[in-house]
Amino acid sequence: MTQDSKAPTPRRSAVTLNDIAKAAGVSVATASFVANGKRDVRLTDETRDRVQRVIDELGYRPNAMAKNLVSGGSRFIGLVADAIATTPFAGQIIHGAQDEAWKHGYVLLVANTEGNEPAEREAISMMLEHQVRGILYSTWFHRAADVPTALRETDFVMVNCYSPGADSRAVVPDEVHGGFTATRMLIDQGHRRIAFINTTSIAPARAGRLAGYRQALAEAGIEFDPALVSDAQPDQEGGFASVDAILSLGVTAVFCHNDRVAMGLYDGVRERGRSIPDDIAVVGFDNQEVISAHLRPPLSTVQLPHYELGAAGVRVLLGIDPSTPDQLVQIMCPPVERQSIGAPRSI
Amino acid sequence: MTQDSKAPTPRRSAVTLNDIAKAAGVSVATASFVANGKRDVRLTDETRDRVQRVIDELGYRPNAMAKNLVSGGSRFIGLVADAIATTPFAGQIIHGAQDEAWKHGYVLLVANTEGNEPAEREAISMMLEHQVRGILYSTWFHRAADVPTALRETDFVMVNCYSPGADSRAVVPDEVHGGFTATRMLIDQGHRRIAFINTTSIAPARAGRLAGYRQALAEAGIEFDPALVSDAQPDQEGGFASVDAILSLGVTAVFCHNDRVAMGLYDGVRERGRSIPDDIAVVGFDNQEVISAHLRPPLSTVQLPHYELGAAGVRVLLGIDPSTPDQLVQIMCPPVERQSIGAPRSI
DNA sequence: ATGAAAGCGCTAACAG
DNA sequence: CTGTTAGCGCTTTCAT
Repeated sequence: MTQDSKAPTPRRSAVTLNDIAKAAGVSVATASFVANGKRDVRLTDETRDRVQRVIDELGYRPNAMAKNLVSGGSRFIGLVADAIATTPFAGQIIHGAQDEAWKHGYVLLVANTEGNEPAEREAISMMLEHQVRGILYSTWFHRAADVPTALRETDFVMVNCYSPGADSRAVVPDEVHGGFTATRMLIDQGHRRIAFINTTSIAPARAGRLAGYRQALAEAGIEFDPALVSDAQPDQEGGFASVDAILSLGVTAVFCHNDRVAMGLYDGVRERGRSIPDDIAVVGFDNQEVISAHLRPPLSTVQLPHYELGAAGVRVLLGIDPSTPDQLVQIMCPPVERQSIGAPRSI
Repeated sequence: MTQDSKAPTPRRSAVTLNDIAKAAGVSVATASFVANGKRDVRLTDETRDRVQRVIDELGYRPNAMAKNLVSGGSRFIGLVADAIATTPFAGQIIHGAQDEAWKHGYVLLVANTEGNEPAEREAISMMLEHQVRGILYSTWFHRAADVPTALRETDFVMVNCYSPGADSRAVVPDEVHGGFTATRMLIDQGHRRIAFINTTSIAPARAGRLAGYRQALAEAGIEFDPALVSDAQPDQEGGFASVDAILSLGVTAVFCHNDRVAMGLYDGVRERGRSIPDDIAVVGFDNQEVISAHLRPPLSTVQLPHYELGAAGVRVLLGIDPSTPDQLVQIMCPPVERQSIGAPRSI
């Protein structure tokens, strides 16, 4: 962050409390009282009205800087993200955080760091200097992350990431339950032989969703068959490349690591002359709407709760949602039913 | 925005300039000088070092609130968006704005309004109270928009929207040139009979891209044939629904209003047993990467420059990029070549 | 019922 | 070379 040499144009709000006081013929103290609607102070209705009228006429706006200075704190919550751009997801985290912050009278200060350490330090520093109430540290995909030391100078919560044993609060998606839900959607329609295209990337999503898959199988009394799970590159290309393997498994349904993989799978399945959901049912993960809602047929999937992650983040930051250090708060991944799941052929 | 009754936890930065001064045995003024690295003030190196050491040891952090109060301005730039969530695009605008703001020592204050008027007023109000340097007012798709009156209390620029005759500065994508570029990509490969699936939605994108299409045709000496342009719902479904019509046109290439339409078209074309780009070339618009980069074949398209829109927005706000009221600054939409365009069959 | 005054943390003259 | 002082706009006792 290079400070430009030229100072910011002084935009002093033309009218101050002092102006109001003068114009209304009262003291600043009195002006302050009515400006803040302090009802516990005794003022004549006459005075109150007169001052209020002046406030309206002059278009007075309180100076937040001054208020914050005297109160010693601010109404800011910082959000540092490692990749606002790379994905549609980060936007949802911001959105959720912003809505929830707003609800409690706070404003979001955002900083993008692109995973760049110095940028990150500077961002946190700047937030600290602005006396933020606390900081949300977020990543665009669920993963373990280190806690930048500067963060410890204020309250903070990790969002969509966590740091084991670092005495930090974190809110993350419940991958296990998500995997469970996806698999259940298939089982509920009568499927018993279900393939799982997992990801080659090493991340909580990989282990978690697999665990959920196995859990759902177990609960339904279906024996786990390792031959049915494979790893693929977590995108369309990975899904497409898996088609033949999947089709040769004699399976009636597939659980795809994410919607993009499902999209690739759709292509391949169609090319082999098979149809979804009649020949094979598929369920995705993420609920990346631009894709899932518009595939043919629309893809049933499980939602990665980014909005909720952001919102829950500020809630635990503000102490509204309880949470203790090193205990992850897990956010559910709800099912999104569309049309890619039917009953298995044989039924 | 409901202010919680409980005040924000006072997070006064433990150590102030005063503390530094006391600890170093100098006056606050001196402390201030070295803290700000003012080189034009003459201090003994000894003093400077001593104070600096104290600053480091105590972990002093300047209080931005106080600085801003005295300077009468702040280092904030506000960004109000009508839909951070609905689309991956808004994220890019934020990203661009944040990067550029940061570059000039400014910080982004973001507010999402979901198109809700009261929320919008409150957001602007809050920004004004924080003495923002200015406000970026942005929309998630390019359109005309009214200027909220409160905006006029500060510098502002419209981003991805504009308000004709409202004495406002605006930065928008150059739709005409974008349409021109897309069409040119096709023409350059030898196509002469090119269909255009436009959108049913009324927006600058519709008229602009059509104009660009015609312009490219004209420039290449190809006569415009109204029969080749149609309107479709601007998504996968719209594209898919257009397939038969397009295929019956005897055309060798199609320009789709956006990538989603192209995706729908891909599906239909494949179903009819035709192939892209061999039987028909296609070009999209937007460069929505999750889709365009992963279609089979990857889609050649034209990029909607959201990042640049955000960045340019702060540049005109800060007066770095010149701009006069009511003169739109147009941002180019660059071509993104992938593999959906080949030479026409007959050549 | 209202006003005077102190002070939040910092900067910028102006003295010495 | 360095310290004193006067605010920035606002809140909040404490007097009156």
